[in-house]
Amino acid sequence: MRFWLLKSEPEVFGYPDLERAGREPWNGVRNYQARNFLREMAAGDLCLFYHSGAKPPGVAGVARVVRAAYPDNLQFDPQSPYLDPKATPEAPRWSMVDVAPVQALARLVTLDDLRGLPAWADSPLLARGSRLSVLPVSPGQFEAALQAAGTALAHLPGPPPRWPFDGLSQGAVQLGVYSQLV
DNA sequence: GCCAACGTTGGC
DNA sequence: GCCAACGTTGGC
Repeated sequence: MRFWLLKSEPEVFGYPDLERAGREPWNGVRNYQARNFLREMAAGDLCLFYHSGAKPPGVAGVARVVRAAYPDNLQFDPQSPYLDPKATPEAPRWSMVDVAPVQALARLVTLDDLRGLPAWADSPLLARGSRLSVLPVSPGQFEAALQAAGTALAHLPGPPPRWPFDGLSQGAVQLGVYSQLV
């Protein structure tokens, strides 16, 4: 299992919107590096749902990938600002995954909070001028973000976790940071 | 293939 | 609202 961070402007689509929707295609990504990360995602991967352009910006919740990458519908939609005239159904250019809500964080983990976490020091998210909207997160970064929020993932299905597991620390396993993919 | 111009992102 | 950083476009 891998971990990711997805950016979204909460005024457009925030974590509460994902909870209401129950499931959402993560479409409209039009950056090749971000697209390539989408294509690396597997069902079951967990994502930090990051609110960008917010006051303050930060991680608001955890989402799960429920469908691996497939062609982004909006690239073919003449009514969409995400239309790509060079894309065809035979040769799609852009991809999306489906995500579902897992749990809201007990409190927002702000950008400033992340800057204070040693595990996050080398994240592209914190790099000056970084605009990447989909980026990988290490198990240690994921765990540190959850701990900063004081959130335990209580509702993940699956068998009891075994230690060591998925690169997470024993503390994270006790918090319930695991997936059904054993 | 270079690079200036432009549009967008996103924190502040 | 500002502006730095970045990606893309398009002329040459």
